[in-house]
Amino acid sequence: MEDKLQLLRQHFEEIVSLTDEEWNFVKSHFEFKSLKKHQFLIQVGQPVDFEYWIIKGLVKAYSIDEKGKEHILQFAMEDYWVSDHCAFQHQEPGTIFVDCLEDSEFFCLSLENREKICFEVPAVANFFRIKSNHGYINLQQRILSLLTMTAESRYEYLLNKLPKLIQRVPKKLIASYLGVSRETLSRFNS
Amino acid sequence: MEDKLQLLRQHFEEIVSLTDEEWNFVKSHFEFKSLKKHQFLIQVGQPVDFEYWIIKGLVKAYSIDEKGKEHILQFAMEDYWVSDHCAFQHQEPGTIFVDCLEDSEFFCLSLENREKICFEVPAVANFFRIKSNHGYINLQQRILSLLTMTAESRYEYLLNKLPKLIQRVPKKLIASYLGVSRETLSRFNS
DNA sequence: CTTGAAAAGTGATTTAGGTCACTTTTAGCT
DNA sequence: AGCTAAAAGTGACCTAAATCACTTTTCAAG
Repeated sequence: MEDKLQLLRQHFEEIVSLTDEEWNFVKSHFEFKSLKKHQFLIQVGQPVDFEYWIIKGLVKAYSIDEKGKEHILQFAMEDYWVSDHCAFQHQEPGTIFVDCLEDSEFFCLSLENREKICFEVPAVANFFRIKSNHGYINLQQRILSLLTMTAESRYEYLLNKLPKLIQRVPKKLIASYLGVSRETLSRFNS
Repeated sequence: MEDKLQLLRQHFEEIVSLTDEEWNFVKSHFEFKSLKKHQFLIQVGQPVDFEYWIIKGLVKAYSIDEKGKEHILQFAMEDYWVSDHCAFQHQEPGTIFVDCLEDSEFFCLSLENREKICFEVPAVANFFRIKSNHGYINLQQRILSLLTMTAESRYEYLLNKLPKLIQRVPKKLIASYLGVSRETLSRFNS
């Protein structure tokens, strides 16, 4: 477990510095969790008690519309954070599903603990501030891509940006992430 | 000016508490700026020296595609923050335009000053962390709406969520925000 | 008030992408 | 290795929304 916590520490220290003392305080606020492929991290209607840092594995966050169609909000793998941020923040029942596309391991942080370490250790507040800012920027770019680009160029763009992801994820899920039908995506390669 | 700074302080104190001493330190890092309708706050290719808190007025943030079509990333009015966050964060030339739909006033915060007050005053780091988190949640919901809803229901949703905005902004801009053509939007009301 | 420009509405046509139905390929399991 | 199920590919057809061209309405500035 220490080696896994060490990865998390490195993740923090890519952005801010922590003393050993601070880190020992911080790390005590995380819980470990491990799930197999197809198991759920978050489900619609269930409490969302944590946000998750992914030690290893791959998950998808998605919602299901009235017609039963899946719409993928996010893929998240090693070194990513994932949750139903909205439900988590407001401590409300989940509004999306998150499940594992591969066997995965997580460090779990509750809202209470997050606020605790943020207000206790300013560097942690800055860490999450900067992380959250990067996330915001990424989402803005995704919105722009949805507004300005055709389905095909969004696909090319993703191929460039996250080539690794494409290899780990079935194309029908990529299609659902891009907002395009499986069949249409399949006609792009050609 | 003091009354305007007081509004900004209230904006911070909706989320975190600041001592008078902290506030005096924080406020000294903002600059005031005033623009008329149609003037630009940010332009593609120009340096993005600040992020802006809007004291009063209304702006649109948008990009222009190869065909000259405008795609609106965000409307921002009183009490909102706006910038080209991506360019600002990386201190690169602007990638979007931001201009005023009404005469507007801003408090401007440079990257250097933002980092300074965040690392000097932990409450400020927490303020921006929490704000940024809210922003992230909003963008996630917008992405979901783009993936799951038809143009028409996105419009109805916006009518509900920001009725004030619709009254202040020409419909063709609303169309461009929703990712739909002006003509199509015009056929919805009926 | 008047007038010119921007905004909004509307019909006709086109098109990107969706849907449906079916086949082929690939990948896990025992 | 063999079998099942999921994934991917493909053709035919359909539809929501884009585009183009034009008219009507609204609004702001002299």
